[in-house]
Amino acid sequence: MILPVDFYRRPTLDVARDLIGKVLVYQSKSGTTAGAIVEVEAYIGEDDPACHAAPGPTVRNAPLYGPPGRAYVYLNYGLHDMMNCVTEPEGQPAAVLIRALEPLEGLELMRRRRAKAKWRKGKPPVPDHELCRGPGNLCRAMGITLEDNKRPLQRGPLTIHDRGIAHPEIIWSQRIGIRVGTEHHWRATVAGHKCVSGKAPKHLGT
DNA sequence: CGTTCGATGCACT
DNA sequence: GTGCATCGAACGT
Repeated sequence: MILPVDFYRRPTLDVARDLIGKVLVYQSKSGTTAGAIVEVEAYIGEDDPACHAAPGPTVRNAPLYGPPGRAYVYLNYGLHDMMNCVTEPEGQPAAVLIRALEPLEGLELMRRRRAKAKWRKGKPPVPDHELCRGPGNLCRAMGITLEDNKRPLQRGPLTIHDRGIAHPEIIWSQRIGIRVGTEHHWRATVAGHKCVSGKAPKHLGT
């Protein structure tokens, strides 16, 4: 079942939590890829200094102020596309950044796409659990680009589905890779999952 | 282990 | 001109 707009028109932390275990699907000319979401971060409002809405409305962050249930894709460090889901009622700028997936379908296509990166030339193939590890890597593996910015997530090529995957153990920890707003624990990860990026947040049992 | 740093494009001031 | 919601390699301890 494809997640409806109402799923996204809710408090961003609830959406972030509920996106864990949902399946991101991208249908491209070269084939379909899909992966289960295992890591997300919430960016909430103009008062969140790490949120792109912090400076107020601009050309770039316009999608954050638009309707929920759409993609907000932007280019970071001139190299990496980042994919977010816009949340909250329209006019309240907030989004959930998709940071990592467990690859489910189209792994061969993912490997080919990852291998195309200049810094990957002449290196061994990317291991399966690293194909979609990290926001930049995941977009490259899935084929998500700036072209997908503002796209509704209820119809192709970019959709998010509930396939009934349950992840009882979710850990909330500090967002990573940012220089401000680190006080908020707005990063949700599946406990102990191999595909989660960065240092594994600590959890009971390991 | 840890930290530093280059690649690379564009919105923003 | 500055500074990134990164990645991965190259160093230092």
